[in-house]
Amino acid sequence: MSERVATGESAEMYLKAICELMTTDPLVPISSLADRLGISVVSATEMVHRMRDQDLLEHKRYKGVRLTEEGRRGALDIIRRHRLWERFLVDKLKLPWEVSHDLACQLEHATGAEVVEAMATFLGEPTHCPHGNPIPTPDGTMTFRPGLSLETLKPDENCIVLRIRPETNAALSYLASHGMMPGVQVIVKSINAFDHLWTLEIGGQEEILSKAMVSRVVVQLVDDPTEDQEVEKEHV
Amino acid sequence: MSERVATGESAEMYLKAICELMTTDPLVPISSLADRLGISVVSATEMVHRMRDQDLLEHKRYKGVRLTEEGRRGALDIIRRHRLWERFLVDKLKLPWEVSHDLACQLEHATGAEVVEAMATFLGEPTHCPHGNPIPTPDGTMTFRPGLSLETLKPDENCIVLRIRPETNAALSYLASHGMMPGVQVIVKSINAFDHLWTLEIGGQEEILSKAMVSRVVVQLVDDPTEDQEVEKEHV
DNA sequence: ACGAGTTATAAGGTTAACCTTATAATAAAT
DNA sequence: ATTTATTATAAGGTTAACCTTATAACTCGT
Ligand SMILES: [Mn+2]
Ligand SMILES: [Mn+2]
Ligand SMILES: [Mn+2]
Ligand SMILES: [Mn+2]
Repeated sequence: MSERVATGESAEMYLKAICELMTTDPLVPISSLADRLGISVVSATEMVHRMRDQDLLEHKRYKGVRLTEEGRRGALDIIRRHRLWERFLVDKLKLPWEVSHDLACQLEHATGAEVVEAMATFLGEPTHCPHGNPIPTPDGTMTFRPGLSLETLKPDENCIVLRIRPETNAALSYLASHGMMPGVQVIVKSINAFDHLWTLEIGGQEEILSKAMVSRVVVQLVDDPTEDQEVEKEHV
Repeated sequence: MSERVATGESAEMYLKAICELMTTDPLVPISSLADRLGISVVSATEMVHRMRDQDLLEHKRYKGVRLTEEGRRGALDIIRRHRLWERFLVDKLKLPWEVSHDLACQLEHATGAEVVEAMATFLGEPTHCPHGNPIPTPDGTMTFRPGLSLETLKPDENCIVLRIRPETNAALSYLASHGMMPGVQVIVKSINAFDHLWTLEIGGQEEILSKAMVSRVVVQLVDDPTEDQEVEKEHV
């Protein structure tokens, strides 16, 4: 992941946020960015200008921002650090799934390439974070496991949770408390069109979630529910 | 180690520096503090006032500063975090001895009590950092292994290195390059009184070090050199 | 083609940590 | 007791990141 490109914790958080928002929107409105980072639009605009001057991003006026190649590499670098720390906190320190995200958000800014790469080796070069999201490689590649949003499913459909996205502490905690985590089997029981409530069977337990929460879950379909997870039968 | 007492990375570094300097001097002159932290005396004075207002330290005018009980606990908390991270970096990530200090100096500010205590458990509750210095306990105790400064020894005396102190990256790197590290056997060959150069046998190799460097090494005497380290023969 | 709503900029403030230069107060040594 | 060196304070600056309020520019749906 070479040398540190962005200076300061703030810039790193901007890079990460933009990168994540770009998966939805190729051109990220500064308002979304400000919203995500919990700062004012004016402040976000100032920061965007500073980062534009450093060639970390492009800004199309009245449209939004897009990372440059340099910005993209910086963003993936930070995301790699973040997700490796999450793995460490969960796998080695046995800290809870939901808190690992926020703790990693501190650590990600305090570690250079040497430590991160040593961490990756120590952890056995993991490919995904505890929430199912891919860990970018040192050369700047990030490949998502193909999947579809749980909100596209219909009643009686059966699936396995791949990942939660985007990751925020609040959402992770909430979903975790309902048993929703990668690897768990989910069956759609019913969908209420009026108040957008989904009744799901999550790992055998019946749970009710809002459409907003359901939309953050990416899953992999299981063709026949009676056939006991054919998808998982890949020879190791 | 309870709740975070100092706010900001800077205050944490001040606490740590004062605590370390207090082992030499019960009342630390602000000039020493400024020197150690590499900032101006005026800036250090400003910061000292801010910290005095937070009851982290007392300041005797024209004499120096001393940590309050609150400040002492904060300092030991940070030193604990620092030394546990050093152990992790060296033991688990196999990073070099000399660099671990600086890397830990970043990480120490990015970790709360939950992570640190989980780390301590993960590492098997180590009692000393890789440089031989004691790791404070969560309840705020720090006990040094009894030893004497290498500079108090006379020619032909034989000893085992206990620790390097104070820890700075430059000194650690330099000493490491001469084979000087905890556990190594050192024999004083000769001392040149004019230019204060010490000729030592460090782990079998003959090396020359300045008095300034020699004074940073704390050792444990080996009574009879021919008796092949009686001190090490403690039954495990 | 216009007006409502979004987006950008201008202007002025705040805070924490730093800086330098200059002056005042005090301690220590002669 | 006076000089010298150390220590403290005063005054004024800088930088990065934030803030609010107000105004200007633009987009888009009708
Ligand atoms: Mn972060
Ligand atoms: Mn994650
Ligand atoms: Mn530090
Ligand atoms: Mn150490």
